Amino acid sequence: MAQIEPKTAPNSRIVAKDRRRQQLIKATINCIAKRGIAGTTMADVTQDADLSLGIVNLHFQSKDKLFEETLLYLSDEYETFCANALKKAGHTAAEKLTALAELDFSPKVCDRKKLAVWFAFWGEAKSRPTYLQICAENDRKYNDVVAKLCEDLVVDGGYTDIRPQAFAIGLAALTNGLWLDLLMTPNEINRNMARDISFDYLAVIFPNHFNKSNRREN
Amino acid sequence: MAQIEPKTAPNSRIVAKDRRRQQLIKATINCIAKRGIAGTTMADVTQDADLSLGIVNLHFQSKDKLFEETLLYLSDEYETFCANALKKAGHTAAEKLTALAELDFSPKVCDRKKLAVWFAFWGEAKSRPTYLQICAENDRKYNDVVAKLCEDLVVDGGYTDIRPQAFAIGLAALTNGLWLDLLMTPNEINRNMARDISFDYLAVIFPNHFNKSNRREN
DNA sequence: GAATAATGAATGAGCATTCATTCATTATTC
DNA sequence: GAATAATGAATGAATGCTCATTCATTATTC
Repeated sequence: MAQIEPKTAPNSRIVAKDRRRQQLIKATINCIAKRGIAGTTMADVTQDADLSLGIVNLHFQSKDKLFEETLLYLSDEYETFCANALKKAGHTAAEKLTALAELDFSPKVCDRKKLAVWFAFWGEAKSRPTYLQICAENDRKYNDVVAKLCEDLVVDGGYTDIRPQAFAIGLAALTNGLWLDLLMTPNEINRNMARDISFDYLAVIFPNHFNKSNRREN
Repeated sequence: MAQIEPKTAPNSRIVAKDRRRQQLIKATINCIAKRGIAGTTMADVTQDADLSLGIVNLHFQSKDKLFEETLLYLSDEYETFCANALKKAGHTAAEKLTALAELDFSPKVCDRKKLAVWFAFWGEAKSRPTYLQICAENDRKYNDVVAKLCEDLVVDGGYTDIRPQAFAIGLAALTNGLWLDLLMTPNEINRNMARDISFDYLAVIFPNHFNKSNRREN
């Protein structure tokens, strides 16, 4: 006889499940920032989340999957931040590029906890194809966006000798490198200094669109 | 009664010991590149070195110490490379800066195995004060050298609006970021492209001393 | 033959994962 | 709509495996 109903879970349960998963992912971010990937145990994560030991395996099957989902969560979050920043920004390429650069040194992206987790994953990526693939995809997306904006600036500003792909790679590299400095030597550099260095880079490459900052905030 | 002799080990033994330690450190580099920090075990390292399981504890006391010594080994090696590059280079600041930038994208510094190990340590540094301290010290040394060279260029080229400290931080950041790209997306960027991006950066900042490359090697 | 280096089986701590059980929520029946 | 059944989320003690470290033994060097 036919099944009476396809029987889908009630909405409230689905929402609760998602909340739980996110709660565990946030605990994982805390733990990786505090103890590193090598040092975080299931007990650490579940304690940070104020839940019981078995809960991760219930929601993510394994520690590996939890970590993978954490990396995906961070990737999605960053992508959303970018999309929102671009939406809010003015319609010119220069305004959009400014918005992205500001975002990269804003507190919601550029705090030591999150940076630590990014670098923890990057540090393991060479030996973890799954991480590598996710990170490569993140790179590609960011580069495509920036390269497009660069093309517009080149047309608009009449620049010669600028290769958009190379520029995009360079800007992303500079940003990542500055993040590393913020992570390693927070006493010698802060978000504002890093942002200024980034904008100075834009200014020397696109002098018709950006000015050297000369800001010296602390 | 007096000790018969201060009893120093014969020279050949000291040398042998050092060789063994270096052999184990090199095996550690191989393993971290292949399996990551979280994934390398004592068994992995000793097998890679074709030695017995207990040998690391004999020579380094613990796994932690082995890893720390590995980071110190890489740091010393890089410092030596820099010193040699500076010695070989011509006497002008521009030549010295060129030598350093070439070094950073030369095969002996910039191969994926070593880069993977650097990033593995950077990724764990936030949660490991010892790593953090060593890395911060590396940063400081490099920045001091580059900032000094920048000061000379500023005087020589009559540049205004260049802050040597900020420039040094920016150059190091760009290099580290390009290394990350080489590690993550080796199909989309190679050493030569990375070097060109780096030299283009020098060219836009010190136009009287460096030319835009326009090289497009593969 | 003393001193030192190297081996690898044995040990046990630490940890991911399992699963029987409890508990709260949702569905069904009368 | 009260009573009962079914679902599935959550717990945490128990399990068993992985791995760093130890150390008695063997090999090598001086």
